[in-house]
This record gives sequence, C-alpha cells and structure tokens, in this order.
Amino acid sequence: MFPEAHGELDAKTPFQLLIAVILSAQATDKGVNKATPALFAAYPDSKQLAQANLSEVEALIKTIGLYRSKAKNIIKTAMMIEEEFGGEIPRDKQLLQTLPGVGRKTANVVLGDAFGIPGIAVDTHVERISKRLQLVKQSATVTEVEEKLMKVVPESEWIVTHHRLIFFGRYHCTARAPKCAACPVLPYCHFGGKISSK
DNA sequence: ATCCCGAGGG
DNA sequence: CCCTCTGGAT
Repeated sequence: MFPEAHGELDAKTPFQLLIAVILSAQATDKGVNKATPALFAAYPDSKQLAQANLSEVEALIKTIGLYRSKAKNIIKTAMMIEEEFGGEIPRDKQLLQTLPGVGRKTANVVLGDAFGIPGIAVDTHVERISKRLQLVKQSATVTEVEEKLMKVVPESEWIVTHHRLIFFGRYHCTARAPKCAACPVLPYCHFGGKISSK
C-alpha cells in the first residue's frame, strides 16, 4: 500500500493520507501530525468523516490554521469519496482535483505517496529551490516549475527527487536564513550564499 | 490579487 | 515582533 519513503505526514491509509495532505496546506507537517491522531480516532475512514459534525471537526483541527475551510473541505471530500467513488480514493489526478481542498499539488502528493504513481508536487519548498538555483525564471508559475523538473529528472526518480527537494528546502535551503555556508550546491546557486534574509 | 488561519521559529 | 509553513478557491 505504501511502496516506500513518503513524506513526514502520519497516516495509516490512503484516505488518512489524503486528509492529512489537505490539512497541510500552509501548515507544517508537525502541526498536522499533532492534530490528526485525535481526528482519525474519531473519524478513521471516509464513512465516518462523511457523517461528522462540522463544529466538532473544526474543534479538532483548530490548531492547524485555516480550519474553517479545511473542516468543510475534508467532510465534503469524505462525502464525495463515499458517494461518487465507492469509498475508494481515485488514482487519477483529474478526479482527485474534483475534491474540495485538493489542487494540483495535493493530488500529486497523494498519487505518489499512497500509490507510487510518479509525479512532482511543487510546493513552497520546491518552488523556492528551483528559483534560487535558476532552474526556472523567477516569474515561473508552479506549473512551469513542475514541467521543467519533469523534463530534467528521469521519471523513475520523480518521487525521490521530490522528497529530496522538500527535505533540502525544509532543513537547509530554508526560506528565511538559509544555511548557505554549508551548502553542497553552492557553486550552482545564483545567489552564491548572499541571500538577504529579508 | 486576495482571502483563509494558528503555531512555531528567528 | 514579523515571517513562514509540502495551497486552494474565489
């Protein structure tokens, strides 16, 4: 079910992963992982969450941020999984994106981490690094970043590359105060270690 | 382009 | 205090 290395989100099933990824928008994995145990204890699967009370779900995920829209979205998503997809998570990017709260990035992560389907999800880290290393121009959209990376990286390594970029972005090439002095790819970086931590 | 939102880091 | 976090919908 889970082929191998996935992200740092805690989830026992594809459904829980889907919910966790929706919740992770503009939030840290750590923050999501703090809230999901209680959430999944109360609503372990789509059948349970589809019948959940809105304000109870809001209370459970409040600490994550953006909780009002996220509570509404995950309940509606659970309802759609039950009613339109027979209780199964669709293994298709377009179908996944019909679920509320699921966009291009979330769909890619779920397909890759739950089903091993190759793709490169462009999140804030991947976008930042691609631009600092000038793989794409500063004004590039997330879609352009995704296309560029898929062209440069062989398909068999898309998922691994994605996770490496995330890890690099989260712990080294951070948005604020990146650790340029100890950077392995400093010679390839346009900024050459002088990113003003503005 | 803007809104939604709280927690944690620097 | 201000910035950032595996964005998505309007």
